[in-house]
Amino acid sequence: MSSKEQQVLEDFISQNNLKITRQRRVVLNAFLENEEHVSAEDLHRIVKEKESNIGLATVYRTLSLLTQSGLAVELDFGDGQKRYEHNYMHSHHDHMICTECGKIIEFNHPLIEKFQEEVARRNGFTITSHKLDMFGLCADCK
Amino acid sequence: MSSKEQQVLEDFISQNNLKITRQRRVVLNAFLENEEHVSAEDLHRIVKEKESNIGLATVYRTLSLLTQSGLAVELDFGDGQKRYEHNYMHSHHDHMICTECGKIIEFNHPLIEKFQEEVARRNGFTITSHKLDMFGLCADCK
DNA sequence: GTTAATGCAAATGGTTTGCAGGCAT
DNA sequence: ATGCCTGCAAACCATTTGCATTAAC
Repeated sequence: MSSKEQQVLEDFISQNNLKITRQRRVVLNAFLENEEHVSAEDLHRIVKEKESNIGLATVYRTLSLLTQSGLAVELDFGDGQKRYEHNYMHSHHDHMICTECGKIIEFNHPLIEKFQEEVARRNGFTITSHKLDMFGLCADCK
Repeated sequence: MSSKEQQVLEDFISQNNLKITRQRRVVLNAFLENEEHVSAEDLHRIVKEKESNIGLATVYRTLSLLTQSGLAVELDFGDGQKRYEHNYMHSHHDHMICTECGKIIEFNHPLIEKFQEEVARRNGFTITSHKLDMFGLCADCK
């Protein structure tokens, strides 16, 4: 399997004099094949089903590579562990997090973005990134 | 000194069969007198200038009390440590965080709030809380 | 063959907890 | 006197790092 994502990772790896290893392929594929917004431990659990002795440290190190190469984005919902979401050809969006079942709904509202820019400009502030998280109950949980 | 905030804390304390101690007063006052958005270590440093052997654990425990009693709000900007901001008679707002100097500008934009509600409704989602953080450079740092 | 990557275990750093003595009620 | 609170040190837990070995190049 040689997805576009695999190409992106391999390009990044060769541009930095790094090496393509079996473990990195396994972690990347597990990341791509599974649901968005996994934590490192989630991925480690998934990956160990195929390849029993991949270390947690390797998963962390690979996630860091995926983040640097632009394939993944680190999310922090303030619950003490980071999640990673897919980022390849995946445009900016914000999150609604169901505090009951953990479901994450992505959304984007162009006017919200526009007003953010406006508030920033009014304060002489230059935005480099932003995040909007809404916590509450999804339709299934209320 | 017997501010309204002190009253709020003491009410909370007596309603829960807890005790008013010298340390709790010192931490509360340091929290109130100092700039918003302190971390626990910040507060501990400040507090130790007045009262040299207050333990960090006490600061954490008191901050937890302040949060439960509604005087403080926990913030997590994803940099690995929590900050606490004043909450007494302090209405909802979001944050712009300067990644150069650490300055935090608070803002509120009613239309942003309104569109958040709209997006949530459209997805059958009920918001219980939300946060919007914008990272970038403040006017002084660009 | 050289150099980077791995797995493991130990280290880190912010936060929390257990405990014996101390203080508010 | 009772029982919450304190300071200290140890425990926690997600993440990172050091190191000897293994694998990519």
